[in-house]
Amino acid sequence: MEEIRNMSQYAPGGIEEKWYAAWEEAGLFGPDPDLEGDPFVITLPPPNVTGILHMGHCLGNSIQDTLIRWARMRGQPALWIPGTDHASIATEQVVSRQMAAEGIDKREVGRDAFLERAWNWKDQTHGRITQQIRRLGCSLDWSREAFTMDEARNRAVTEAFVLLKEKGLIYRDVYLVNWCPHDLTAISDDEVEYQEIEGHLWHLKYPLADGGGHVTVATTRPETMFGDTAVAVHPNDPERKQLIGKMVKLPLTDREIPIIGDHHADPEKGTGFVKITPAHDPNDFEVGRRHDLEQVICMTPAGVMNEQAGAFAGLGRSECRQAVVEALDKDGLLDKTEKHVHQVGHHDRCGHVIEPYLSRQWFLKMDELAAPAVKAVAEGEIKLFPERWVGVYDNWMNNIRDWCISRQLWWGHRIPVWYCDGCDEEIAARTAPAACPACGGGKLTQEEDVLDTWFSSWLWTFSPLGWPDQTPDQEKFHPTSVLVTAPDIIFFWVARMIMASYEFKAEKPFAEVLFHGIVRDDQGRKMSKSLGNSPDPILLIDEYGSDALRCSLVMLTPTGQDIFFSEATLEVGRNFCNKIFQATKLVLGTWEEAGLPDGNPNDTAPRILEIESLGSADDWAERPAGLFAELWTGVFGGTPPVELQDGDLRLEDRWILGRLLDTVSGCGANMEKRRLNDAAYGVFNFFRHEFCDWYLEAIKPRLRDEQERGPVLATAVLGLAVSYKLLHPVMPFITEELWSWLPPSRGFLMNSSFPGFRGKTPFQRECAGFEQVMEIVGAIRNLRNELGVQPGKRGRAILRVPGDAVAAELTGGLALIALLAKMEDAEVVVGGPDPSPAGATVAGAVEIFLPMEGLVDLDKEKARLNKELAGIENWMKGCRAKLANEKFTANAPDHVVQKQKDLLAENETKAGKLREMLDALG
RNA sequence: GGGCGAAUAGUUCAGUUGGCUAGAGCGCCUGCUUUACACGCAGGAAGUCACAGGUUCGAGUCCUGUUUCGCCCACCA
Repeated sequence: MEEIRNMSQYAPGGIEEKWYAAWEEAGLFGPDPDLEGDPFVITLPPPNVTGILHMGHCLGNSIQDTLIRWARMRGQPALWIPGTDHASIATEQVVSRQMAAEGIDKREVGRDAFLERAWNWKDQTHGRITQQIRRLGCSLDWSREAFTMDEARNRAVTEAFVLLKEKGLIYRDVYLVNWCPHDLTAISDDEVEYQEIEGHLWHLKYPLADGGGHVTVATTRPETMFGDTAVAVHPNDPERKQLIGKMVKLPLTDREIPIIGDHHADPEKGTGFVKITPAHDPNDFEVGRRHDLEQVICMTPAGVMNEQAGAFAGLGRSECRQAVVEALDKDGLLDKTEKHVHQVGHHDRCGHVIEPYLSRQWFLKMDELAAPAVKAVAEGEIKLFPERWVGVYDNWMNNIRDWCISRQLWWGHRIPVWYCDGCDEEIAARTAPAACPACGGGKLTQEEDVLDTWFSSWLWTFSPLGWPDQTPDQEKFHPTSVLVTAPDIIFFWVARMIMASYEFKAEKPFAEVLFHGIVRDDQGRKMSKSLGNSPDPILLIDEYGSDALRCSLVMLTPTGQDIFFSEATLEVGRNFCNKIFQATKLVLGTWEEAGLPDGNPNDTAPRILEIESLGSADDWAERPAGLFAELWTGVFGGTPPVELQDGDLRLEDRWILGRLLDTVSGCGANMEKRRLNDAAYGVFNFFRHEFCDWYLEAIKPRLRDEQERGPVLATAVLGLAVSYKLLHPVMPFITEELWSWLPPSRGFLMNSSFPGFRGKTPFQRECAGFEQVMEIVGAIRNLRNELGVQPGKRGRAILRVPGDAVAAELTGGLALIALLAKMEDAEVVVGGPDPSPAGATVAGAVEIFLPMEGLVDLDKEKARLNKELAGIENWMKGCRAKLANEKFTANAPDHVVQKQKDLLAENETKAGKLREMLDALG
């Protein structure tokens, strides 16, 4: 410790790792079994097990850890469950790519060999991501860690599937799904990302079979014409409806297809004729079903034209597009080509253009599941912050579509359905059935497909607690308290978790959802690998410290708003860490010099500290030293190092105690409101500007005085300790470290009390008094600066007041004023002539004169005072007009009117004094 | 096409139920090796609160419209 104490600047290296290990070893990450009261539970949104930590994780995890640590210190059994996600497609892609780089085709080696490799990869990367999360300081209960594809979670997924299947909510159908020709799997609607593409609209002529001319269809995808099975016009289209029933010759083929009437065709759009390709377009699919059209598939799953395309077979879909257009043009069947901007779906994982593709998939019916989930949010049983997301949620839930849950992948939960070779029976079962229940046949084949990743994550509030088994954890910790996540997965995950919980647990999954912003770069762009604008958080932690990163993220993150991140923002956190460190060094250095006792080793502080229960503001005024000692006991467990008398608590001590309790109160209120940034910012401001800039400066002479330093050290150490407590949820490492330095501290800060205060702030009179000191000091500093007084030149400050009462109020602060304004001394006079020559200014009812022989430039001084006077007069003009307005005095609340009157009086006095000063200058 | 969000100092953002002589960090200017801290201290400059109307005694805040930027949703050929 000695070594750290001697650091000239705070360097977090080593300290952070040390405390994380110490907390873990002490078993502080799990819920404290001795605590009663409502548990506070969060399940960590599981990061991709093969991924690495990014800034988004840092923000979300910092918020969660802040909440968890706060709740833990408040005395609730706090549980934060870690876990990782198998991330089906993402992981399969990575592993396939690795294999491809070695020249291995995954389809050649087969499912089992591929999975073995994937599991190995998972085992390697799992340690990396969890290690990174530890670096952040997250107080997760690692003994309860879960993985979406581990044994227990497998059972949960199977159970969920079978229950839904038995209920008839899961069905299998041949349907047009979003197909990724690159990854060769179906994906859900939500995994499709639409991008605006500048394409073309080709007008193609389809000759009528009877030779009487042609119809012109407009399309963005001519290559799908080989799958056309009709041309549609609107049934009420006056100009075209008479063609319904006729046949057209499909160019480049020998097929004839009918012209049908369907309202899908809009007479106002395109040419009024639409080619219908039921196997390759979602709208056409619907049209095809309505008219019982044949579904002609003209591509392979990989997006290559098949035999339906005749001479074009074997071409890729985009090559074929060019070729078809050229061929039609040659035949005179290309009417025209227009530029056309439209939205094209891409796979959000690999970026390839989605192909609507006809295939047999598994679906989950959603409307029945959605109903209770919509109700829960509408009725406020689950609260969303910020509230505006309720609208987005409702809109999606009310238009919910069935969820395609099967994926043609290997890395995932294999669908627990077996097909009987004998009778085609479909058996959904929790374990592999021995024989077919229908025909008794013993030859059963399991479904090849796996489930969508989100089919395991939607169980995430209860599967980590042991569901479907009846576990004590489930009873105790479900529903969970808060879900913290970014809003971009509100549909993928949040909405589905709500549905799953009501379906399987018949209760809500969490009481509230806290949506935080997305971390962007300093130009507002999303962080992405391809842009290379995503910093590695671990490198940032190495350089700035985890506390700095957490502090900056939490403090600078307005609720739910995206944040623009640049490394400069980390300096705020880092500098603040150093500030706390330096202040501690100053106070403890003096403590050691003074040789104060460390306190009794057996002292134990209460686990919960509600400061208002110690006494009221009046009690504080009456016996401040007694209550101070009680507060000390509440914080440290023992008694103060010296016996304090009421008189030991001076103006500045009482002021800082008042401010401290006010900060405790504001911090708690903001935490309750989930305004984490305000909570952190309030403590930051208190500590930096009030505690360091004013209080520590004010007590320096007393710290050097052997007679006086005992009592003032007690106040300073208490101020440090309470500040650490308030800051600990956001900056766990440095606060734990510095807490351990405080001689009277016992045990870990992490599971000590988080002070609460809901009472009326004590020492209001002293607070006002100190604020007057601050104002006068500010005025003198300003004056000195404007006059260009040498910093080393001290001299006397004369404070002229109108009467004895004001003078009496001031006397107690004179020494402080002289100290803080760097004057030789300060003196109060009642009335009397202007000292001259002197620089002069006004602070409230106090006129301030700095007699400065030869220093004052008369003209400059006059100009300065005139400028100030003009500003005040201008303001007073407006204020008088306002007060003269009867409507204002009649309508505005009394306190507002009174405030205006007070301000006016104050400014009038000040203006009067400024005029007198000007007169005195001649 | 529909919805949501943002617009306040050079910049990044606070500003909660209307009471504001509009704040903070960074940056800028001036001064300071004051025995915790230059990752610091003190002082200062800097704003038509996007625009136009309206409600009100009073609008950064509420209402209507407009502009610009961003995001989400939607099957438009």
